[in-house]
Amino acid sequence: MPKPTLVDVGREAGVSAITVSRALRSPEKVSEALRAKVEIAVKKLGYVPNQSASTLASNKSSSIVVMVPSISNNVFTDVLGGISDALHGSRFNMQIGYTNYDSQEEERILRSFLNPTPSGVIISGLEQTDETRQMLENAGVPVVQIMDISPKPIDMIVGFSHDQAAETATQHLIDSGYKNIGFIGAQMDPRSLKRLAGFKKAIKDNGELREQCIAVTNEPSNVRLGATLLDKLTSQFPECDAVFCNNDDLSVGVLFECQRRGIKVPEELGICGFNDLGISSETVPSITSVTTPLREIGRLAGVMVIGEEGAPSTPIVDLSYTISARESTKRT
Amino acid sequence: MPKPTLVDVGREAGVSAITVSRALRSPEKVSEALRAKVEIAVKKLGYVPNQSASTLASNKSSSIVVMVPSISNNVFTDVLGGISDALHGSRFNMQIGYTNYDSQEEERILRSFLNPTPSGVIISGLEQTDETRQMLENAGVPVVQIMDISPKPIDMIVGFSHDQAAETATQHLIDSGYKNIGFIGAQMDPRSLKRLAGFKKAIKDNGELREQCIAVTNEPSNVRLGATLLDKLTSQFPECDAVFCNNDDLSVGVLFECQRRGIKVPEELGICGFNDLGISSETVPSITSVTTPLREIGRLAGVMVIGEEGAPSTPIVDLSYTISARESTKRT
DNA sequence: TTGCAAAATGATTGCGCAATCATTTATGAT
DNA sequence: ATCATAAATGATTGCGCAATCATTTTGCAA
Repeated sequence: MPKPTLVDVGREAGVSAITVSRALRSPEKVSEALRAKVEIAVKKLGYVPNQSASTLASNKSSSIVVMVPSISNNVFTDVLGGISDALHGSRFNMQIGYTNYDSQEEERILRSFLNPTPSGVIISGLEQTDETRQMLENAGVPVVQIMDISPKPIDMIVGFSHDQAAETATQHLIDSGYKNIGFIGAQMDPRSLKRLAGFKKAIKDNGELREQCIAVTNEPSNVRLGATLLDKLTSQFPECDAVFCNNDDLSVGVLFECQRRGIKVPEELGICGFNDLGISSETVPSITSVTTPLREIGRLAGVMVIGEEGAPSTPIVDLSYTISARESTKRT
Repeated sequence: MPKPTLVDVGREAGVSAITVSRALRSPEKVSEALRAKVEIAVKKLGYVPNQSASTLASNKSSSIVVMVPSISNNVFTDVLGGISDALHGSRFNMQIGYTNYDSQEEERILRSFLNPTPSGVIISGLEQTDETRQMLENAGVPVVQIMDISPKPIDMIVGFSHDQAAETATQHLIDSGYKNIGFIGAQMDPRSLKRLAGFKKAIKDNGELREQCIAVTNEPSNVRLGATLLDKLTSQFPECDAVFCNNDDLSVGVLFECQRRGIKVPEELGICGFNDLGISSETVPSITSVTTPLREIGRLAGVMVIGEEGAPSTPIVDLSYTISARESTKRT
């Protein structure tokens, strides 16, 4: 037997096809008795809606478009997991676009994803091109920006302040007694630059900021790069006694390089990472990191974009962060 | 102006709509002059095909369905990256399903993804239910199984032998002089069980296999679990002088636990991991691992499923593996 | 040149659904 | 009881494309 259509379900339930359609997609508009009849008929026939037909007729798809910079960065796989959780069981599916940290590419991909109009958009960061913002506003769908925080989102936003997180983390290093703190960063996207700004602020508030305490690169982050950048940092800033790293890949790489070079952590060098991706708590010594609510950001963004109950009442959600102080900054 | 349709392009090019359709999706069936005219008109109007309409009319979507067990396991993010590379620039897009290591869930998801019929399916492993295999055969689309190898794939397959890889790795430990080798495993999916079988074979071929040399769990793998399982292993198998780990999370966790307990690696304990996920080469000491061509598996699967030029001529592709011998097994 | 197969192009139709507008039925105020 | 209004349900139509079949043009052997 061929796949049942709305007409088949309608015949089974003794109503018209369009009524079945309504019973399924806006149940509050039909009577309770009808809704029940339709439900039984749907179950009996094993009816599954045809997304393409629905999309074609309404010019609106059931996809939630998710734009992230990279698939291989664990930060975003955590976020995607949260979104996936939120969408699970709903009638929405996820359409993922990888921008490769490029606003122009983001615009290009988003343009193709906006036809037909999706049911919602989740997009990383605040740095969309003017055209992208324009497109999103014109689309007339819910938009949730994630990973950062701003008083003026395109529509909704859920994230935390990277400036503040980095400032707090740097202050933790200062409070731990470190005097010459360096910054190591890779993949310097806008959020990383904010972390650098927060770092600088904390340093300036407690003394003098010297340019040589910063070692960054635009290469994608990985563990080895942590070692490379530590080399760079210690050669240009020999008195360095602590480093704040852009992310956990780098902090782990720094720790390993210290082990290779016989630098004692935390006595001779304090280390703090960012995002607390799971390995930081396991290394020997364990590494202090900024714990960020990645999965929860994804989950909330998902809930907000589909307007499910349980969604926050405000369009701006700051989920904050915590400093997980561990052995790598525990100077006794 | 509204979005241009095939009719608009046809008017612009002075031909009928259906001819434009043909010029775009099977250019070999139209004359060269026509193809050129259509191309110009498409560019001029900025025509973008409407996927929904195409899918509805043909009952066939332009999606490549990809079924993987988990999103958070880096093994699969690497594979997905490879598939993404292969599909980039083609007219196909990726639709990802997460089975959570459950064949029934896989069957359920795949059933929903098979309507409308996708252009191809990439699916992890060999352990599909009978119903799943049946569905895939009936669908009449290219199917590529990945991550494992078998002489009798559903359609095509690209991967490597987990038995052999584990056997070779275990033999490497034996050849390095270790006498009492243990096995540590988490997330014991079918491929992990094959690795265990390969391990057992190597041990038996060189002496006696004792049950207490195996410590496994079905929990999802993570670094901490490596430590937990090492504890279990050393308590039930105190004479253990080397461990082969199911994957790199565990081997890294084992190394860290050794550092905590003051066990010297590689002298007192040799360690070998699996998949070589990037951190193994960076730890101190660096950890021996089985390097597997994850990204290439994904890329080839993508090329094979869309039948692009450059695809292998045989439906069975064994990409093999290499043992990356590092400090963690270098007993002098 | 003629004839005929093959190649190229066109006309019609329907995929399954939801937007729109039309109609019927229920509700409630007077 | 009457009417106005709202709620519930139905009929028609078109979204943009490709399958199918029909027609025209081309190539080329005899």
